[in-house]
Amino acid sequence: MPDPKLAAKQWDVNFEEELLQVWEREPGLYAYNPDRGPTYVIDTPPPYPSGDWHPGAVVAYALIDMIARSQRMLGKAVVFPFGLDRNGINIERTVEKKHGKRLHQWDRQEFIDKCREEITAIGDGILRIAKRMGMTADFGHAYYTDSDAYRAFSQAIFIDLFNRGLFYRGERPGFYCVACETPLAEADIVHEEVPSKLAWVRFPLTEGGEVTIATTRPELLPACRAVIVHPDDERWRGAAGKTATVPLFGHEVPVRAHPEARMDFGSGAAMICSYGDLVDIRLFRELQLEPVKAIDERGRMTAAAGPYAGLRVEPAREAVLKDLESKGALEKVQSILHKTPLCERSRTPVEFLLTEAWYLKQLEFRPALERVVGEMAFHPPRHRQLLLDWIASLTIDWPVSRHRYYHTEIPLWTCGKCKLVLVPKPGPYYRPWRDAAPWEECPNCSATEFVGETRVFDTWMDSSCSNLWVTRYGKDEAFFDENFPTHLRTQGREIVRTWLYYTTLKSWLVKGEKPFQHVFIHGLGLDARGRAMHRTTGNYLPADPLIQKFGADAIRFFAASETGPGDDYRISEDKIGGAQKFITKLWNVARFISSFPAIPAGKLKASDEWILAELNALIVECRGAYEEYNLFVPANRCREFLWNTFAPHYVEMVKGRAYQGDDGAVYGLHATLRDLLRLLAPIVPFSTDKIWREVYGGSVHGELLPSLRAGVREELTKATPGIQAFNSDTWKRKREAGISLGQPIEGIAVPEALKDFADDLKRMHRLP
RNA sequence: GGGCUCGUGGUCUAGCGGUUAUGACAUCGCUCUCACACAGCGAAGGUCGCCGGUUCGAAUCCGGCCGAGCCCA
Repeated sequence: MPDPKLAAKQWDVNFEEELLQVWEREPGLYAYNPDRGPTYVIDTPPPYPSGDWHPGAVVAYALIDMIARSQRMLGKAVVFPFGLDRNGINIERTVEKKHGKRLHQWDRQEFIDKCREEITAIGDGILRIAKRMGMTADFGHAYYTDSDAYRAFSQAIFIDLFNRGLFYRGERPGFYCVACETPLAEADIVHEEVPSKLAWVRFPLTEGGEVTIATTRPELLPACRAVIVHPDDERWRGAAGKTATVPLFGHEVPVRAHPEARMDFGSGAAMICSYGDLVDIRLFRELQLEPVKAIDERGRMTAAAGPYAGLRVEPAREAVLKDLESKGALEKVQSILHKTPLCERSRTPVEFLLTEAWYLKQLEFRPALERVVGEMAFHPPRHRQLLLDWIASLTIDWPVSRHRYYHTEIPLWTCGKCKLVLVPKPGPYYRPWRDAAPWEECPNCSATEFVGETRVFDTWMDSSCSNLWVTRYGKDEAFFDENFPTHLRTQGREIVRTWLYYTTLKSWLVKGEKPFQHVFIHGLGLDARGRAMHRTTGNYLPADPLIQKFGADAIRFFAASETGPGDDYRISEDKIGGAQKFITKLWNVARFISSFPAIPAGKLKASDEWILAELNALIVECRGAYEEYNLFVPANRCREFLWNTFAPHYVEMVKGRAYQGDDGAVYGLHATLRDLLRLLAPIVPFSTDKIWREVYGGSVHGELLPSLRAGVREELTKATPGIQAFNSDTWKRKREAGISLGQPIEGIAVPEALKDFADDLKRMHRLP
């Protein structure tokens, strides 16, 4: 056997590190180059830096990179930005915990400095892993949402929308997290089954008798303003219309019949308080009740709670229950599982408080947004519904103000005298809590004192501008016009209701158009048993050791081949190990082929044309799949082709000829390898490039995806099952006869249907 | 309670009106056959969630039910 050009006996994970350095020295390979073809912008999710990067996210970004690479190889000039979303409560909580000091106890500037220090340290970890995974994003121009430039950009868009009257200030009951001390939007809330106590509390009726209400929030008794029962509820038919006295607090409230009361929950009677949940809010409005603020922004009971004032919610609840018990007003306490709204970040139960906030109008735009969503192509299409469902379920406008520090400041000042709200010109980065107002005097009353807004934006206000940022909105009009709506948004299913929704809303408000032509939605990374992976659950597989053990290519191949587009994927070491075997197989086939010269063409025999026909079919399928962002099909089809057709059948059939220097066989081997490498390059960029460089020179990543080879008789693929069956049968008969595969065997004839392949088949099996 | 999505061997998956139901990982047995033992060959493993219907014929179409996940009440 001649010496193979691929010297190494097997694929080595360490080759990946070497290739990273090679790529580093060839920056033109992946850079945006408008001469290459039509510009193609991908809006990728800016990850939020945390301790270490969740393996599910690493896999997801690998998928996104495969899309970028495949579009590049389809001839697009790909703009593949990378950002880090560094604003937000996560890093604030990290700093709070580290120093044991709550946000509002800090000097604001000092706190901001600490956050910046901390986030910078962890952000670099993500960049390192992203590069190690072979991502080809434009790291040189990575954007940070907490940079002055990005915040100014976000503020400028706010100012524009503000001047168009799309924001308003409102004092209304809304979601509030007492741990984060800030109002929340609907998207910040998760619902979970939490073990709770359902208290049955007796309310005496003025007219005699009593009504027993069931509640999980007895501490809200002081804020109770009504009791409702269902009109059809036989149990409480007599109570409706009467007056009840609230135990412990003594005030009288009306008992009303209302369809909102759930007959099948608890006693069937419910108290209406300001505010326990959304139903309370709705009924207070409907029944025109006067709200009472029983809990304050720090999560403590107010003076309205009388003797319980100053207690936190939990202890207050216990105290109230104890007192109800001793007064004989407590009928019973049931343990139940109760769907409870929690703050997504702190996992604290959400309170409903009357607070002042800035709102962005959204409810009135729902029909338009639904239309816009209908105009975007979703991959997979079924995931469009996630966004439509979310839009349909919105009930309040978007509260965008937060009482936090490490976020983008709301760029507003208020006149100290006439209280007029003043908005500056878009452009600079404004910090109204510490900067002087950019005016000499109030345009309304000529006063010279201004009060800066101290609140900041919900972080989604910033990230919902990412598509405008990467298409250079307001900075490069020509580029923006060409690339908005942006070609592709890639993201996970879990942030459809936040990132995708808010981006759609913002873009529609800013440009009156859909933000994207295509939306690619991937599934969630779960553990091997299908559960979400959390550090706290003990099923967390850190990404770093996985990469060290299996390499980026194995993880990437796993990511592509494991599940179909949009489905969740279970991350298991077994499966990643299986992917690694595929790379070994590819390496070994390539190593064998590399021992023959790479010739431009040859005189084809039937077997050679047959494999080229199979190859054509593979190319059609893979190109089509890449065009619709499907990585699953190329990964699995290539594996199947290589492992079940090319290596065991074609390679074995033509080996003899190849050793004799037959140019048809040698050409068939090399043509197939070259195309296979290019088809696989987006998915396993390391191994394909290593092979390409050593066998053909240059980089496979400078190539385009292969095109159909003309002049090949497609009908030859019909012979494939016959060839496979004949070979399999011959192997089996040798084995049954105790003849080793290298030895001749008598009594086997090549079937008539395969007569074109007879020479190769006879040589392969040593038939007479 | 409502909506959406999904339901094929242990796990993932192909098939989408007629196949002995595909392949991969895992399991078991045999074999170093000159690219590869990180391999090859072979075996075991499935009532295609359940029940009806349409059809000569259903994993595949229709209806109902059950289960899972997500979202909303």
